[in-house]
Amino acid sequence: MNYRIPTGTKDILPSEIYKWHFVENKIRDVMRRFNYAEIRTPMFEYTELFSRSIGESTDVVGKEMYTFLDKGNESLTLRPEMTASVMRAFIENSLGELQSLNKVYYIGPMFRQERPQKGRLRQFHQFGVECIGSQAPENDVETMAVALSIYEELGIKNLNFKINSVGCHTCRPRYREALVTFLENVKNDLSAESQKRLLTNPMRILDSKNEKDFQLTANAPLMNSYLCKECSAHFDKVQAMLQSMNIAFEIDGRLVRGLDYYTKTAYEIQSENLGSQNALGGGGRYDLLAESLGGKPTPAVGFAAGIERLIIVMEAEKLSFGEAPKPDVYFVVLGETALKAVLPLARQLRQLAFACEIGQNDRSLKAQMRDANRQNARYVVIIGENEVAQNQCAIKDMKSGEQKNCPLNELSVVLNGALKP
RNA sequence: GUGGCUGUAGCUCAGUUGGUUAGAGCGUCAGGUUGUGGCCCUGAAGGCCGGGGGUUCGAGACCCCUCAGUCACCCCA
Repeated sequence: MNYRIPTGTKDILPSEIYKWHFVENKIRDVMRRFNYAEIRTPMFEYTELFSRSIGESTDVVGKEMYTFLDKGNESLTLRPEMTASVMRAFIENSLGELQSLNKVYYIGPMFRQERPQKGRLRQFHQFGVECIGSQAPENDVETMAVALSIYEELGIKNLNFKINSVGCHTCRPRYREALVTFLENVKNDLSAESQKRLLTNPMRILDSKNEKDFQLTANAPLMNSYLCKECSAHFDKVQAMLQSMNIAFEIDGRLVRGLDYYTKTAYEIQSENLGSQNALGGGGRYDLLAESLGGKPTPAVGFAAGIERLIIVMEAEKLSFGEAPKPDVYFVVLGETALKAVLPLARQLRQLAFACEIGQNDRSLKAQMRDANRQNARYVVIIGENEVAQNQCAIKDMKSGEQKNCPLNELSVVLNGALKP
């Protein structure tokens, strides 16, 4: 083996691509019903876009970005997530001027240079939505419903849907102060990591996986008791709307989203079938991002979800990915003369929308039959010297094993009747 | 960046206290049927035992280094 796939990347092979198509189709279908329009942005952006929007202090920016200089000495970065790109496109194309509310979704690869593990790759795929232009809580709830509908319709069970509010620029500083005061008292018993976070991002200590940290912070103050009037009312409405839609949720006062730009609503959808990286998707409101990127102040809410993780969960729950595509007709070809007859015939059938495979002429009939079986072909059409001479073919139903003769010029009619009842 | 585990055929894995020529199942290919798939039977192809060094009369096995995969920490989808 001379060449290897880069660390943390995966080939999606022909034998499993149908799974991807299946979930992608479901995603697009749900997006259509919620009236979200797709947006495609470049896979790389100027580095500054990400460092500004996501936050210099986050791991995503601090150590996980694929950043490089192009030949013009510009610093570019492979997108680690999509919200920044979408916001940039929104501002740059003045989408807010065309309509007051922009609802977009995306689906595609993201890149983060981390150590791979279960459910975490360096190139991975996300889908997500951004609902830009309204601060109304019904939009928060709509994005949640989009994500949950996709999971529900794919048949996923046992999800944990957690919500929280992380406040805004008026109430969060007050809370932060209270939290830091509390944490200072137990500082020396905290893990080394958490002691560092006390300075950089104290709220993250609350969702530390360290057992001791968890116990030490059992009675720590939580954001939701420090929310300002506006944030509190917003959070209440979100909950009431979820209840009205009969969507089960859990309030998790320790839920903190990783990226700097979140305000008010934060949510996460978890599955127990994922191993340590248990988040299937997460989202929240980011009312301040547009402004921080130089646009008009524009409230927005959205989520991002991992497709690899989704597939892991579906496999763990033994859910269906539909059927792998298979040929309607497999031509078994015996000899040069037969091949000459088959080529135009196959062309005609393909134009009529039949999926056709032509067996390898240099292999035996038996080998071609075996191949047709392995490929799950619905019908086999056998054409050899005899058939060509009589302007006929043998058509075999691979399910029943029945075989009969058929004039070449009636083949499409016969197949039409057989395959499209 | 740190730690645990694992690297033998395309895949999943055996391989005894170090001992002749490296094993199985599945898959692939061919034959058993001059032109008929699945089941069955027979056979074949396919291995620098991850790489390098060391110990030894002798290493797939033991030691060291290294690379890769995997899981976990950190963090996140």
